[in-house]
Amino acid sequence: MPKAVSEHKKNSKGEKEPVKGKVEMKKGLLLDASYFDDEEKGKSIIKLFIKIGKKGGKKNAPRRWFFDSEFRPHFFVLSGKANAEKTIKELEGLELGDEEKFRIFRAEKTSLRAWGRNETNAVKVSFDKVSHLVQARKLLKDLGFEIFEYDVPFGKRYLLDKRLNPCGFVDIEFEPASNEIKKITPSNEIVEPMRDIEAIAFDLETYCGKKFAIGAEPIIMASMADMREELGRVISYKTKKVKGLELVESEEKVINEIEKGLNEADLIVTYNGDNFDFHYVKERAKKLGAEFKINGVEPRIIRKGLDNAAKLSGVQHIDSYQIMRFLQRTGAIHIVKLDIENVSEKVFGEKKEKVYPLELNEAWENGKGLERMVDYNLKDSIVAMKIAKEYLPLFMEISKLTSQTLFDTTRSATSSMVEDLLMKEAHHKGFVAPNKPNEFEVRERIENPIKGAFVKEPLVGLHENIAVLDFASLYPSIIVSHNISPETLNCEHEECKKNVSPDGTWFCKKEKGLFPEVLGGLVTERIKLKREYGRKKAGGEEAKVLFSSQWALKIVLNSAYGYLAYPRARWYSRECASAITAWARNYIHETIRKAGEADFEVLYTDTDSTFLLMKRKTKRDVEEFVEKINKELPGNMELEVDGYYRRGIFVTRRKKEGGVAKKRYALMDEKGNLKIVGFEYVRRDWCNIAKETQRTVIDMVLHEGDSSKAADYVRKVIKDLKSGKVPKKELAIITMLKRKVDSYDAKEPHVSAAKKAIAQGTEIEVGTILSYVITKNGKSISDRAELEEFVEEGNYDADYYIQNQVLPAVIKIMEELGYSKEDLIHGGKQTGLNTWG
DNA sequence: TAATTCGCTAGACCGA
DNA sequence: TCGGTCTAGCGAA
Repeated sequence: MPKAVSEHKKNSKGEKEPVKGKVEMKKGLLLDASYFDDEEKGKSIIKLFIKIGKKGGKKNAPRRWFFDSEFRPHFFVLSGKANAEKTIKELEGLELGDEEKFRIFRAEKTSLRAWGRNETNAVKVSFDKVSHLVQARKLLKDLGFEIFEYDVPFGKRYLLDKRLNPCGFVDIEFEPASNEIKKITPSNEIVEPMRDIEAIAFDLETYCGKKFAIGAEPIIMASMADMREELGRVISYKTKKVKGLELVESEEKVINEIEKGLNEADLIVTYNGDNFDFHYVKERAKKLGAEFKINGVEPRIIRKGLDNAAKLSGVQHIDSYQIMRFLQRTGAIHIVKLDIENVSEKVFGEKKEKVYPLELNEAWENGKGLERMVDYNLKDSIVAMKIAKEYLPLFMEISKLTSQTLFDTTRSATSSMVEDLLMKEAHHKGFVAPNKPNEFEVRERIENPIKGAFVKEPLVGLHENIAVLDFASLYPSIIVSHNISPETLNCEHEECKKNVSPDGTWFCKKEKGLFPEVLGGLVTERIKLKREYGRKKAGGEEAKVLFSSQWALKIVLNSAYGYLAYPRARWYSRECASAITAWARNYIHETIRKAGEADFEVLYTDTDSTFLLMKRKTKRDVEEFVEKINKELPGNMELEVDGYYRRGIFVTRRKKEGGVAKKRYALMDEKGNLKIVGFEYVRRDWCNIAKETQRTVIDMVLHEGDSSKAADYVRKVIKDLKSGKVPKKELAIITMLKRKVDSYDAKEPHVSAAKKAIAQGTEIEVGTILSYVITKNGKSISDRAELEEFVEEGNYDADYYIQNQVLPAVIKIMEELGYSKEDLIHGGKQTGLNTWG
């Protein structure tokens, strides 16, 4: 590999000799961190991929690998009761390894403390090679040493320890001859993607033949789009010459062109490139005896949990589909199916036509409709690029917080974001991180769930003038205000016992814990950012960065409680998580009590929000009440007015023992906007016609208080259904297939529909979003379920849709207005009932 | 395997 | 034909 490194001279201890040549200083954009094994020296060496240039440089700014051969892979050993020096002696005396013998490179005393122990001076044990570390961790464990942080990948270790921010600027001092890093520090300058980063998106179209395997059929078209979205290219071969299409000789040449284009980029963007495009082009290149290398190396398809990920060397692969999945998980977007057409429409408001594989085949073979295909192929790249551009600032901020590469942050779970941040800050606080739990511990944790939030049963019916109050970031603010952290739990100081949770655990008041320290910093920073954002004009580049920064903080803050209660977390703490929810329940109960004292009627509460009936009270009264509560709250806890609503409805439960349904209600604000919560309308597993009917009924009832109009509307929908003319699109029920079809115990409609489709040759795997219709053909509901695509228009069971979809969706609302099911089906009279008198 | 618990509801199945 | 129990999915916070 990099021959530059071998120019170093070593002294007898294998350490590098003082630099004689001059040291250069440069600013650059850090893209990737990794390592390689230098066999000659028997060392694992850190390498960083950096784009040189003060402001990231122009298009062809030089990008280079830099090396840090001083930084050693390491973990920590607890010295136990014996002192650190003795442990060090023992460790240094060890001869390790099976075939190839090796010794520890260095063992040194630190001032770090192991988690949950009083013993300080954990010993840092370094190795020449990562492979030595891997062997040693087992051997040392067997010898009875307690070891920590032994499973942190080397590149990640480097970023965390040096507190670098990938996809951010760094200042480097290095030897120009060897690119050896003498010093590297993060730089605060803001990265502006359009100016500082070169990104290119690409997308492949492949021939749809008999074989389905990756790489089995040829690539027939490929597109690329840059960040400005204007320089789009579409390349094909052996087909008609049309506008916007570049023709080359062969498939191999198409691959060459993509390779050439992509090698200009710092970031390569795809839509589902993790599972498809990179793997495909790699396989095709292999078949054709061609090369496909990015930055000199073939893409690697690695496993990330249950998913694949296409990893490049140095250059960062951003899969926009992974970005969308992350946004979906964190609740930032709500899109039924994350295909590129849906995303284009829902995120950017741009309709994108779907083209089917067979159309593509035909267009390519005989030129029919080829222009459409060219446009379709290019749009795929453009949309992928748009997503990346839109959300890159968010992930760059997350990278800054967690010191992880963009490749990792765009594919991370929120738990790993929290954990990476804690790993980074733990050493600062003088702690070695705790280890991940073993499977036994994980199971034990799962079997002991933590009691969660309190939800009050609401007052049923229609209500007017509602004030909604909210605790701002309830769980994080409890953590900070009560200093909740695994290491502050049940401390020895007598006076700290006053900081006792309703759960009986108490938390130290003398020393700030890791969680409150880190989260407190984030809360303060977020308030500052939000204030600054408010002052900036919307739409500008700066505003976008500010918004993304506070958003990144919000994501991490909101995940902190979940992390403490997450069975696989290093810093899992049942006591902490339990204390947080106990305090939260207490605060909401206190709010209810005090609201009663202040003569408000409490309509409903859930976790952190309180609904008050204002009756004759004014907004001023509500605000005074909030102020009073805030005076009594500790630390940075704060109750806020979320909003005022003119009308609202709560309904009884449909099943079981009755009672009023929690987590379902509809509100109308002062401007007449509806807020529908928990009802079928917001659920994807109900058909459109039921959802739309429900929304219309809620709208009519809350706006006009006119129940007879609503009843008429329902009757009309029933009539339409009976006529058999409702399009199947309105009848489709959408559900995700969460496991393999054979592994279900219960026979359910979506599983049954999936099985039938599979029998007809459709490819359906775990995670597929199924859209099915209940047809006329069969006995049970499951028997009658068929995937939408196989159902002919008009073939639907009207009775099912009336009885099991539309009526259930509206009946509980209509009942509040005095209607029965029969009234709606048979047109019972009930006229002119005006709810609002 | 990939943050948590609380809560609602459907549909299959079983026994009376 | 009913009510209870079970599995399953999804939303609220």
